Amino acid sequence: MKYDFRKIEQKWQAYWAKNQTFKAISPNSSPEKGRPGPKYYVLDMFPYPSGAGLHVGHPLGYIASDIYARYKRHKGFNVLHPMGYDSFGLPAEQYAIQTGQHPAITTETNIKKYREQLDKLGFSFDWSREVRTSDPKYYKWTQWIFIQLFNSWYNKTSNKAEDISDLVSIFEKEGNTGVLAACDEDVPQFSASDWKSYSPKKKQEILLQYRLTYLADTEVNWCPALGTVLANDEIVNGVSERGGHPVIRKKMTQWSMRITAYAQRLLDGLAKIDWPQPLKDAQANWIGRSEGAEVEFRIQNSEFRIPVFTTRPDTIFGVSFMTLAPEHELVTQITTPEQKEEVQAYIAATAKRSERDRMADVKTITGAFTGAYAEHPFTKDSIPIWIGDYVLAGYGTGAVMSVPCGDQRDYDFATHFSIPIPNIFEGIDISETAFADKEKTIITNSDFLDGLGYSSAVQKVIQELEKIGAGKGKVNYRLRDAVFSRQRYWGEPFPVYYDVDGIPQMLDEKFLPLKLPEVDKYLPTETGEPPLGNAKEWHWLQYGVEGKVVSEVEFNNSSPEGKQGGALELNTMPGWAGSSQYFNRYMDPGNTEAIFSQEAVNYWQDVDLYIGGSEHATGHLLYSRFWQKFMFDRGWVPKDEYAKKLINQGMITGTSAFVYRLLISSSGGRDFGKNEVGENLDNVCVSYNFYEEFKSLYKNYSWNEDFEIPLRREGFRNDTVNLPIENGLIQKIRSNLFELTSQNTEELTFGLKSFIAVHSDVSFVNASDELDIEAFKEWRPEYKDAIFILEDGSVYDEDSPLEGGESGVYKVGREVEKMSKSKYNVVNPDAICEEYGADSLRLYEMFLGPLEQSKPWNTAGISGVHSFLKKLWKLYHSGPNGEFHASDSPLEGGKGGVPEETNSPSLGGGRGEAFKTLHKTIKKVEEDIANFSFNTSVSTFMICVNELSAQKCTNREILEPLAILVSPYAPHIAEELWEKLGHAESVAYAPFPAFEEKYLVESSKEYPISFNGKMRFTLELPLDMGKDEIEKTVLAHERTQQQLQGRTPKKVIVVPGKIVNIVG
RNA sequence: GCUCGAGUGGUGGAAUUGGUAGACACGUUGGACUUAAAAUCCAAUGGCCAUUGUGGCCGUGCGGGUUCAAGUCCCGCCUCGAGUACCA
Repeated sequence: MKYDFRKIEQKWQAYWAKNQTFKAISPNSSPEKGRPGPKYYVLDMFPYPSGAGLHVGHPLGYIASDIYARYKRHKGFNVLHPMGYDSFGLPAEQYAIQTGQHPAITTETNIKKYREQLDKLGFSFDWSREVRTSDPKYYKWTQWIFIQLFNSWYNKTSNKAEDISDLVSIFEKEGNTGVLAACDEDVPQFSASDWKSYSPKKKQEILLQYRLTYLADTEVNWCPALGTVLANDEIVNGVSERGGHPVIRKKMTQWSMRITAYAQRLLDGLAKIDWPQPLKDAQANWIGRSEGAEVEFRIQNSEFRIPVFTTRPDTIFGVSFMTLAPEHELVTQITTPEQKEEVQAYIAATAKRSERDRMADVKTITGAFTGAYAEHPFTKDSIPIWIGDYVLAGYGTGAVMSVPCGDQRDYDFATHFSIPIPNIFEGIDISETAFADKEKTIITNSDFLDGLGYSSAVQKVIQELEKIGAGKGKVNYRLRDAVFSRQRYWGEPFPVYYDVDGIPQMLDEKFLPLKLPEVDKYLPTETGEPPLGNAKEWHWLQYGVEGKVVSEVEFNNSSPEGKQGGALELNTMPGWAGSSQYFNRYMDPGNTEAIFSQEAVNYWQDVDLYIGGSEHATGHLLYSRFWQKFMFDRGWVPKDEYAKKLINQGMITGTSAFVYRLLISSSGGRDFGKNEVGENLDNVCVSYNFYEEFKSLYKNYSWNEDFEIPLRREGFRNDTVNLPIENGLIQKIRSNLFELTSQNTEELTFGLKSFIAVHSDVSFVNASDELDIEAFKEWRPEYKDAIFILEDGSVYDEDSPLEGGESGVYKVGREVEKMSKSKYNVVNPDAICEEYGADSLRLYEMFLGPLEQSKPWNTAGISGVHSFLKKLWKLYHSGPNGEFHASDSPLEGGKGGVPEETNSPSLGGGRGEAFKTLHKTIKKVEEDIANFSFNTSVSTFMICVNELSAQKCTNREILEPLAILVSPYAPHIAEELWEKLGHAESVAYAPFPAFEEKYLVESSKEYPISFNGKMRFTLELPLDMGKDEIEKTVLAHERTQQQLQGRTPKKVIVVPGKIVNIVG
C-alpha cells in the first residue's frame, strides 16, 4: 500500500481540529476531562502576520516547540501550547496609506493566510486560546496595564512598584523628604504642609514625575519619513529598522516607561533564567551597569555645580579639563562673553550633524572652550571647561572630568587642543598610560592616593569625596527609559485624556477598551498631529451619553480648543506593548473581567519553554521582563521572570541563484557591442563556470582586488581587459559570439567591463543548478534578447541551437543569503507540503542541523527524510501485497533480556535484536529531546528503521512503541499507523515508551587496539574480562606482535569497556 | 574597537565526562530491475600511496603545549558570522 501522505495529513488535521485534540485542560475544568498531569507551558513567539506569508524559515521554531509539546503530552503533562498574532504594526499601516485599505482588513486577510499555512504543518496548537494584539478584546488589557503603570510608583526602599495612592498618603504625612523613589531627579523637596497647600494641578504634576509611565519632554529619535518616533532598538546603524530611513534627534512630549527603575533587577534576574548566554550578554550590555562615582565640580565665579560620572575616580588628580556635551543645559549659562560666538557656532554645527554623520566619523576631534573654569574638589586648581561632541548628553550627567592620561578620548582631545596632560601613573610613559591595565597601575602625583593601586584608590577617593561633600560612589546604567508614544494609527490607543489643565487622566476602567476610531486617511493631520487627529468623532459616541461623564470632563477632539482641555491622547502605543504580557493572557484568553484569573495564572505560573528569534534580545524580551516584574510587584502574577528556559532558533538562510551578465566594452576599433543590425549585444549572460574561470584568470590584475564587491552590488567598473585568445573556453565564446554577429573575429579585440550578478528566482533552477532560460526570460523581459553562454562555452538559442548548444546547460552561481522576497530565494512551505508532505518538511527542518544554528536551505536534500518516511511506512506494510501487517505473537528473544538469548542465532530473524534496536532508539531520542538536539534524533530514527527493516521486524511489540516515538516529529504518519494498529484514540496522549536498560546489556565489546594513540585494529573481548587479562590477551595477539615487530612495549593502557593503548 | 558565537569530506552535519574522527543524509560513481523513465534496491565514496590480499602515511582553520591518548583541554594567532558602538 502506498504512503499517501496527502490523504493521511488531510485526514488527521481534520481529526485534530474536530476533536480539539490539543486543547489544554483548564485548572477549573470538569473532572470528566480526566485528571490533568503537571502543567507544561510551551510558547512560540507569535508572528506579525505579514502579507508575504510564511517561508520555510519561519516554521523552524514552531516545529521544534511542537515536537517538545507533543513529547510532553506523551509524558503525561497537561501542555499549554498556544498561538496568536502580533497584529498591530507598520506594514499594514503603510499599505493603508498607499491604498486606503483599512489595516484591520489587511491584517484579517494576512492572518487567514497564515492560519492556512500553519494548519498544513500539523502543529498541535490550542487554537481555542488564540490572541490578536489588535483585537479590542485583547488590547483592552494592554490599556489596562498602562493604567496600572500610571497608577504606580517605584519605591526604592522596598525595591518594588507600589500603588500611587500609598505615595499620596506619605506626602500627606511627611512630604517627600523621606521618600526614595525611582523618578525624575529634579523633583524638589517638600513637606507635608507644602503638599497640602499645593493646588490639585501642582499635585498632579508632581505625581506625574513619580509614575512608572509618565509624560516628559524627551529627546527622541524622530524619523521624518515614517512620521514617528522610534525606540533605540528600532534603529539600526542610525537609520530606521523598517525601511532604512534617516533618524534625527528631536525634543517632544512623549509617554515614557520607567524601565530604568528595574535596571538592576533586570540584570540580576538573568542569573536565574536558562536563556542563551549571547542573549543574556546582549541584555546585560544594553542595561550597561557601571560602577564608579559622581563627583561635583564647582564652577568658579558662579553658583553652578556640575556633577560628572566617572568609573575612574582614582584618577581625579589627573584631571586637566572638563568636557560637557554641547547639549548640556548649563553650557549657555557658563560661557563667557568672549567665547560666546565660538561656542554657539560649535553647538549649531553639531546640532546640524545627524546621528549618522556623528557615528560615521568618530575620529575627527572637535570642541570649543567655554571660557569658564571649574574648581578641582581637592587641589582647588582651575580646570578649563570645554564642550565636545564626544560627550553624550544622554549618558551619565552629560559631562565628564577629563583625564587625558587615563582615557584615550580625553588624551586625543587634549593633544588636539594643546591642553596639559599630567601623568599620575608611576613608571608609565605618558603615551601609554591610557592603554595600561588598571589593575597593575600605581597612582602617583595624587596627594593622599600616592602609592595606592586601582581598587584601594577608588575606595579611598570616594571616602574623601563624601567627607568634603563633593561626591559619592554611584552605579550608573546605560539603559534609558523607554519612549512609549508612537505617532501612528495602527496601534493601541492610550486610555488617556487631558483635563482642562492639560493634566493627563486615565479613562475609567469600565470604558475600556478605548477602540481605535475610524479615520479618512492614515497620515498625520495638516497641523502635524498624529493620524488619530483625523478622527472627527471619537470614542465618546461609542459609549453614548454615558461616555460623556467620564471623570466629569467633556472632551471634544475636533474642536481647536481640544488641546486645552478634554482632548484625547492622539498617540498610539509602540509595537512591543501588545507582546509584553501576551504569554500570560494565553492562560485565560477569554476572560472579560480581568486580564487573567488568579486561578489560571497560579496554575500555569510561567512559560517552561519559550522558542523564538534572537533579534528580540533588547526589544520584546527586555520589555516583557520589565512588565512581568511590574505585574509581580503589584501581586498579579506569581513569578517575576516569565520564561524559565528560552531557545533562539537559528535562521534558515536561502540559497540565491545568480545569472552573470557580462558587460562588453566597445573597444578594438569597431562597434563590438552591437551586431550587424545595430542591436545592442551588451546583454550577454555567462554561466557560473565562465565567471569562475574569468575570476581566476584575472586574479592577479591590480583592479581585481575589489572585483567581488562591484559584482555583488550590481555595479560595474570601467576598466577594460583584453582576453587572451589562448584560453579555450573564452575562445569558444568568442567564436560563437562572432558567428552570431557575423563579424570578423581576427580583427577585433574582445574587451570586458565587468560582470553584474543578477538574482534569478530559485524556482527556475533545478537541483543541479541548471537554469530554465526560457522561464527566466519570461520573468525578466529585459533579458528577452539576451545571449546565454552555456557551461561548455556554446551559445543558447532555442530556435537553432549551435553545435554543442543543445547538450549544453546554463549553470547559475549560488550564494547563501538571508531568505527574502527581494533576493528571489524564498522557498514556500506550501509547495514542499504538496510535494513531500508536512511530515517530511518537519523532519527535514529538524534534520538540517542544530536548532540554534543558522543553516542554508536546500530543497534537494528533502528526498532523504521523505524516503525514510516511505521506509517507515513499508515496515508496517510487510504483507504479501504490501498491506498493513503487524504480528501479534510476542517476540521470544528479548523478553527475558538475557544477553545470550538475545544474541542467539537460534532465534533467527533478529527477533531479539529488534528489542535492542528499539530501546537504543528510545534512549537516544529521549536524550536528544532533553538536549533539544532534534537533528540527531531524526538520524536515530533512520538508523532504527534501517535496522528493523534489515531484521524484517513485523512485531507489534516493536512497531507500536515506534509509532509513539516518531509521533512528535511526524505526527500524521504516526496517527495513521497507530490507527491501523487498532487504536481508536489519537496517538497524541499515548504514554511514551519506557526505556529498559536490560535490552542493551552486552556481553562483549569490540575493543579498539591502538599503538601510540593510533587505532590499528579491533578485538572482541568479553566485557567482564579484567584489566590484566585484557593486557595479556592483547599482547599475545598476533596482530599486536606484528605491530610491535619485536619491540617491547613501554607501557600498556587498558581502560576496560573503552580502549587499549600500547605505547612502544 | 569591544562582547559573544563558529571554523570537521564535494554539501548539510555526527562524535555523552579527552578514548575507533566523518554517524545519518544529500550529491557523485558503478550496478540490478525496466522497452524506457520514475520509483526501489545493492555497492563504492576524506586525501595520498601501495595492492595478490592483509596494508601504510596524512588528515577536524594555523602555530605551539599538556596527555598513554586531543575535533574535544591550555597558550598564541588567522578567518568568518552575530550583536554593540565616542557609555566617561
